[in-house]
Amino acid sequence: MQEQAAIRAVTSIDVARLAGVSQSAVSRAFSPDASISPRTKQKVLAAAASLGYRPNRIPAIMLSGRSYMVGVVIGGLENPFYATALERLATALRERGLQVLLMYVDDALTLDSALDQLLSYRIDAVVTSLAIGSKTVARALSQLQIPVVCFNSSLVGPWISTVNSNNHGAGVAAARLMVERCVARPVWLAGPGKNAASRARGEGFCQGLQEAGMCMTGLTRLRGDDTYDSGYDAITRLWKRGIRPNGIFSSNDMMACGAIDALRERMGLICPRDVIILGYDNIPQAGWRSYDLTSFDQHTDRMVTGAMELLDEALLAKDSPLPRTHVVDAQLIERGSTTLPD
Amino acid sequence: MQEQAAIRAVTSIDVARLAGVSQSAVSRAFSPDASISPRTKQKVLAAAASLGYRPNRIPAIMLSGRSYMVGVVIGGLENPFYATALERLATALRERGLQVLLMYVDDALTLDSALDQLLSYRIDAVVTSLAIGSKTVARALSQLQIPVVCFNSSLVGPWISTVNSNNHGAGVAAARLMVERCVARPVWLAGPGKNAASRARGEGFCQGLQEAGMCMTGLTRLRGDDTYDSGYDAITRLWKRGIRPNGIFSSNDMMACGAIDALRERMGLICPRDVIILGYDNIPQAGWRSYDLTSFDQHTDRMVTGAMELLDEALLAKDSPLPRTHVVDAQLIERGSTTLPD
DNA sequence: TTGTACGCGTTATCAG
DNA sequence: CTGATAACGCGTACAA
Repeated sequence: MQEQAAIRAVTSIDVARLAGVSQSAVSRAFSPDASISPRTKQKVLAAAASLGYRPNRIPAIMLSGRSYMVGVVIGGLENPFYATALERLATALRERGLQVLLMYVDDALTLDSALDQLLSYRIDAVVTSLAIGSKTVARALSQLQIPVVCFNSSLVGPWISTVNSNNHGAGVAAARLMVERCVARPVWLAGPGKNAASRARGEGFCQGLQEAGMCMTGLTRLRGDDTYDSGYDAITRLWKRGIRPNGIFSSNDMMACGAIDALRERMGLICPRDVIILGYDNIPQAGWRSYDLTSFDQHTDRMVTGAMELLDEALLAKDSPLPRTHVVDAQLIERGSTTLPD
Repeated sequence: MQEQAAIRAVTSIDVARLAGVSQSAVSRAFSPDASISPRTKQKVLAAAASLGYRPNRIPAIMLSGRSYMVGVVIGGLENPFYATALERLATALRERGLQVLLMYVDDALTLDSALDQLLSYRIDAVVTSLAIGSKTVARALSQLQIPVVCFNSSLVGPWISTVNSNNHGAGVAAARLMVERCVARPVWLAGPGKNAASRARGEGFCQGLQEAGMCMTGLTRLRGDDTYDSGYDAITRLWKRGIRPNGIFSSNDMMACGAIDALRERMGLICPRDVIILGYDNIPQAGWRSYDLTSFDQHTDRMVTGAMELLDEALLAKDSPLPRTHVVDAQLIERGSTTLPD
């Protein structure tokens, strides 16, 4: 925070003076559908250009109560999936004339003070892809009294809408594929317990296996933290326990990549010859030749579109908008990691 | 853009009324070093809490001319390096009490209108990691009349400061390592021509090879666009030309990963047995076991710290600040892709 | 220490 | 179509 001798910016008054018109005329020249004669508009625009004037939106925020800024709360950018999500989100918001006030959050701890700062800028809404879903966070978000749109979260409460990937359905589909491939020793590689999406994927997977008549005692459950290393380590633990899996469903692609490498280096198991693997997110690395990983694509585009619809709806609502949920089916992208051996 | 029945927010007037004090007292209660009695402050804070009042920074922007928002212009988030850079940048800015107004830019074309929108929010400065460096962009940024801090760009002009990785030095170091490993058929895998950082790396590499007495006719140059696929394709072209390299320096890690996979799949060349490879950026995937890629780490932390220093300096300057440049040495992280065969 | 009054730059309203 | 005027919510001299 520095003190600064603010260089006085060019104002509409300056332009008005130069153009020989009133301040209102200047305002009208920059308002899309204001009633102004072409000649006046021309004069104003010329004067504005010569002075380097740009309309200042700050006073407009005071008057309208709308800042056209949306707080985007995000974390885990080291996961390419979230990086892509942010990219799409930022683009979609800009296309709607909304600015992105970014709040990067490592852990839930910093969230509270972060939100406070955001709020003082009078953002119109919050969009978040935070995977965490504690009651505390939900309450904090509800208290903002502005629309909140979540990605893949289990947060519920007034003002909060959600766009979810069909995590449960994808889990079931993964189970069916395992059964079809005659996987006798399946493994579920879970993400952090507080990640609602991961839980739903795991539940769907179990349900799918059970529906196929598989006994749950045959299912090995491992836990990671959504990182490559944690996937590698989880498989290493399996190796030490002397378990050789022949089918793995990983809660995300990064862990799946770690698993593939550990299977090869630790156990000498080659994918898909000895073990088939499915991931989630369809990150670019899943398509890299060394991994060639079958994965569920969340269709980030559709999820972002869904989020924008929920956002529009919430912004139009006069009062606390109805909490709504939008579910997008994930699409199985089959690659080499689940190819049947000849 | 929606019309909205703005729910009138709680203002300092409301708090003042409830607390039975003046509006200025409320203002003082929220100003760190204002002269106010503990008792009054207490009363105000209690009233504020009960009403859910939060100071509104928007009017403060009008009064001070400072918004404490910084425009962050970034692109290429599909490259984990930029995702990390954004993460660090956002964190560093927040620690300084600066908000991030994010502008995601795919190509230079959208930059102009994007900057216009940012400017109307009266941002205090711009930080950008755009790899492009055209004169047009430089002029556009200079015209903003606010401090601009660039990452790895060759942009020069009034108001513009730059933090660069020592791209040229790293190129020289890469060449030395090649020579040391007796690489007879080196390959330079360049990024897009308009990427100044890539050019500097290539120039350093050539210079280093020449200094070691190598004839430049022995150097094969390939061009990619910084993506995995372009690295894969470049090596495929090499294969079709019947060239078998034994040392590759890639302008970034993603292309290097593509190269490693193409070398194996197309030519049956194994790294480092048949060919050694160096990348740049030290992205997480460089450490993944399937690639195990030696890479130059740009020390994003130090670059961000450097950027913050330049930013502070520029914000303190009363007038157009002096253009400055800060260079951070890259660190060679040696992994398996350059290990000497036994 | 506290309250009053003014101003920041723009848009909306109203009269001309 | 155009110009004058009020109003947005807060910070800050100034007076008490």
